[in-house]
Order: sequence, then structure tokens, then C-alpha cells
Amino acid sequence: MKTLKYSRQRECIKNCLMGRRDHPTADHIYLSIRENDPNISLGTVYRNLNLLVELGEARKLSFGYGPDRFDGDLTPHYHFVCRECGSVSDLPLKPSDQLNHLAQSCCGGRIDSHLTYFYGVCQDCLKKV
Amino acid sequence: MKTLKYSRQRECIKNCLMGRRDHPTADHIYLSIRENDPNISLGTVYRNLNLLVELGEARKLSFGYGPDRFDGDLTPHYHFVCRECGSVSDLPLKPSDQLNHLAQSCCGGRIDSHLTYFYGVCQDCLKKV
DNA sequence: GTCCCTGCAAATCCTTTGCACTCCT
DNA sequence: AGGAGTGCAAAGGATTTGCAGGGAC
Repeated sequence: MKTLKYSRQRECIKNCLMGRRDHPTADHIYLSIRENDPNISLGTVYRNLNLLVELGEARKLSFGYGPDRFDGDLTPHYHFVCRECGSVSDLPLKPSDQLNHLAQSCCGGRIDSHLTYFYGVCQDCLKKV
Repeated sequence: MKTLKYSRQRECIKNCLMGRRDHPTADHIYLSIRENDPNISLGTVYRNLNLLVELGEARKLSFGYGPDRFDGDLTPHYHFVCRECGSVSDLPLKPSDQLNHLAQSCCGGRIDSHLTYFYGVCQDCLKKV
């Protein structure tokens, strides 16, 4: 286990991620932090986001298109992804513990996280068509 | 809506995907088809896999690391992903219709598919450590 | 003949990495 | 001092795309 040292950048990245509910990409976070700290680099943002994920302080979401997104909300919850506009939102839906237990009992291994994505067309995009 | 024309390559790709239960990457499929048809190109494989996904005849799975994987099994089911060895397996677990209905009622839009991933360490990798 | 599809290679997108330097501790 | 973290730019992996030729209809 390697020892962590404080870093201003990591602190910013963490705060930025925790302060938003919109599942930003690494680039979103980079651009946002750049406003106050024009010297931060995208590589640092990626490095620290991955570190946070490794430490279990954030999650990475992948949908099969576009860049990955990050989520600082660790409470178990589900996501809705709009195929039209790419928006990602949380579903106010209690995740089923039962599901985790069932999965646990039939996968034979150890489960340490669970992500569920619903894909479709969001309210706004439905209206547009 | 554009008209589809028959293509031997697409046929092969589809057959190859449907014939396996192992969630291959585009490259796996490419290599497999190459054995009988050494002239097929990786671009064609990607093009057709994406087309199949668009037509609803296959699904794309993304895990946040490594290349995307494809699944020709359209019946709703869940996946278990091993973080150690990267293996992906289906969980013999009845997906909950209820979940879809709940999600449908709270996302405000239209849901047309649903993917659930359980991440952890598989049986084999647990043994190794 | 028309237009879709292919192979090929180059381009693109996203992400990671090597290196010299800086900042914690 | 030591070593973890940074910025920068180049590399890397995965996927897409432009184009000229080939095949389906």
C-alpha cells in the first residue's frame, strides 16, 4: 500500500466532483477547475479521478459511447442514459438488496459493486421529435 | 431509413457473435472470422457490430476498462465482471420486470434497454490469491 | 447502373505514460 | 532528503472514417 500525500489538485478535483450531480467527464472537471487554476493538466485530472475510483471514493460510469463519466455519489443508485442527447441522470429508485444477494449467491465469487444503466430517450428529447 | 443489402461479411459476423456465449470484443470476432476469411478487415467488423447493435440484434457492453464487448444474447440478463482477470459471465438470475416498470415510471422518458453489471472477483481468481 | 458495402490506412477520440521538476512530509 | 504528485507532450489503445474499388439488386 503506498502512502498518499496531500495535493491541492486532488483536493480540487474531489471537491469539484462531489459538488456536482451531473456525472461529469474528466474533461468537464478539467475545464471547471481550469477556471480557478489555469495550470492544472488533464493528465492530473485523469490520474486523480482514477485514484479516487481505486480508493472507492468515486465511481466510473461507461456507456458504450462517448467518454467515461464520474460519479461522486457512492450511495447505490441506478442511472438513466439518454441515447439522443447523452444526458445521464440518477433514478430515484431504491436498489434492491435482494438483487445483490441473489447475484452474490450465483456468481460464485465476491461482488464489490453493482451498476445498473437504463437506456432510452429522455423526457426532453421525446418532446423534440 | 436506409435499405440494407446482403453482405457475406455481416452474415459471418452475426453468426460468429450468435454462436458464442463469451462476450467477445470486436477483435476476438475479427480474429475468429479471419481464420476462414483472411481478407476481412477490422473496420468492417466494427461497422457491422455497431449496425447490429443499432438494429437491436446485439448489445454492446462497456465496463470502464479494456475494449467494449458484444453480446448476441438479447434475453434480459445480468453480467458479472471480474476485476482481476477481466472475465465476463452471465448471471443465471431472473431480471426483475418490476425494476423496469419502476424505472420507466420515474425516468419520465422512454426506456428501451437495461444493463446491469456486477463487479467483483470471480471464483477462480479468489482461489489464486 | 446505382448505391451499399468492403478493405485499407489514416485519422480521431479518449486515456495513459515518461520525464524533468515541484511540493509535501 | 526522499519520494509522491505535477505539467507537459508524446504515446497508446480502441474505434471511426474517407476513399477507391467491388458486389448486391
